[in-house]
Amino acid sequence: MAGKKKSYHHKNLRDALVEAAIPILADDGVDGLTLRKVARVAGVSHTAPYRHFRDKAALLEAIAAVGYQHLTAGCADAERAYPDEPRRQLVEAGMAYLFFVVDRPAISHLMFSGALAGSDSQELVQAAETAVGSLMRIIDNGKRAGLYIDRPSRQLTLTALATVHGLAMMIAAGMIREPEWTRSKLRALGTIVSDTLLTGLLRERGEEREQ
Amino acid sequence: MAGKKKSYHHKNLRDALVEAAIPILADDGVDGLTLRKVARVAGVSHTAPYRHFRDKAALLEAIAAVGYQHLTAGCADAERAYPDEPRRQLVEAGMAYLFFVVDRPAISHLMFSGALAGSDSQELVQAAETAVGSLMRIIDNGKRAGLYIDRPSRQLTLTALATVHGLAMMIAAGMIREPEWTRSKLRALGTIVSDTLLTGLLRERGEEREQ
DNA sequence: ACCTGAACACCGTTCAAGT
DNA sequence: ACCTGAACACCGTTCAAGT
Repeated sequence: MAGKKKSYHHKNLRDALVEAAIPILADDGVDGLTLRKVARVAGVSHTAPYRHFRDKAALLEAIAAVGYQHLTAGCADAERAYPDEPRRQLVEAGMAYLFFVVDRPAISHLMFSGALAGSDSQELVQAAETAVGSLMRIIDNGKRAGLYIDRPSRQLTLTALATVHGLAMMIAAGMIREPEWTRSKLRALGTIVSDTLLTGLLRERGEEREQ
Repeated sequence: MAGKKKSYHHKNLRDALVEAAIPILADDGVDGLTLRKVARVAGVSHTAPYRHFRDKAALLEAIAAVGYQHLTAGCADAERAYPDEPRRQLVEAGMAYLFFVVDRPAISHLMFSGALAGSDSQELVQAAETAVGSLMRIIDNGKRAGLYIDRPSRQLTLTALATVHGLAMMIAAGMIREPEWTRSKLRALGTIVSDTLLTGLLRERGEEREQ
């Protein structure tokens, strides 16, 4: 993917470090990701990263932001692939989410573990908000088509996102175990859960809210 | 909470180490939890834990198992508190889940980050299964009362659990931000999401499943 | 402005040795 | 059987110094 360059000068070292970190993260996991290793792969001394990142956490934040961009892209793809089927857009965006987490457990771990919860990195917060916004777009498409119940988009988005995110996290954390999470197994499970979410748990639809 | 004892001999060191680890985890976070620190607090040398835990991961697994026991207890409490209201049992069990994650972010981080996903610790796997089982009991109570749609309990449980877990994780990971997550804010958000989950997203209930 | 090398305080883990 | 102390290879981070 990238050739070996002898040295990174000027200002591209920051990007080069993020680039170098991603395969290390995939191979060695989040605990195996080391500032010194990243620097070695990028071909600089182990103190050079400190010119571009305040500390290790700042590098991790930059990597996590890239992860959110992938989720955003997954929503955009689903929207484009099924232009007039907003329900399907939602389901496929959810499947893409599932696939992402299972395919890239290490970066998911980094993004969602809570280790970066205290971060106020503008880059990271904005990437996360953009991802949520791209799902809300899909919900809005459905709303325009009269697909969903009459609740604020944010509320519907939050519930749908919580469900798919929770399912993905449960798989990633090993709360639901399978010898191997093949694509078809993920699809089957995703279909069951999204069906139940869309239809609702209650047998009879009562008052809009009670207590 | 515990007096200082000069030395742990015999076989209670294992439990003492888990006990010692929990407040360290709460104070210093999962990255700040160090085998050497735990040993110091327990009053033994930093190599003593290796008599009782294969490595650091094994200690973390034992701590995570304790976390699952708390979730199980939360379900049991909700069941006991509202004996003839299975819907309320479900909602309150969900609230307890939310409170747990917000109150104890570090142990939640440990339990759900995926770092322990590869573990085949019998203790941990069983504690997690028990927790899921205790939620399924609550779903079964509702099924017996004719509350839910006619789907397998496991399917309903999975969807409900995914939703509450996902919401909790999104809060813990900072995907949903609030200056402070007070109990009433958590209740408001939990109510909105559980309402939507129970009622379903779709305006019209169509075929049970389509594609 | 950007990078290096030595240095510091800390890890997880192993191993010979003690009781 | 259970614990200790020294040792090893590794971290993140700081800082004076080089270009």
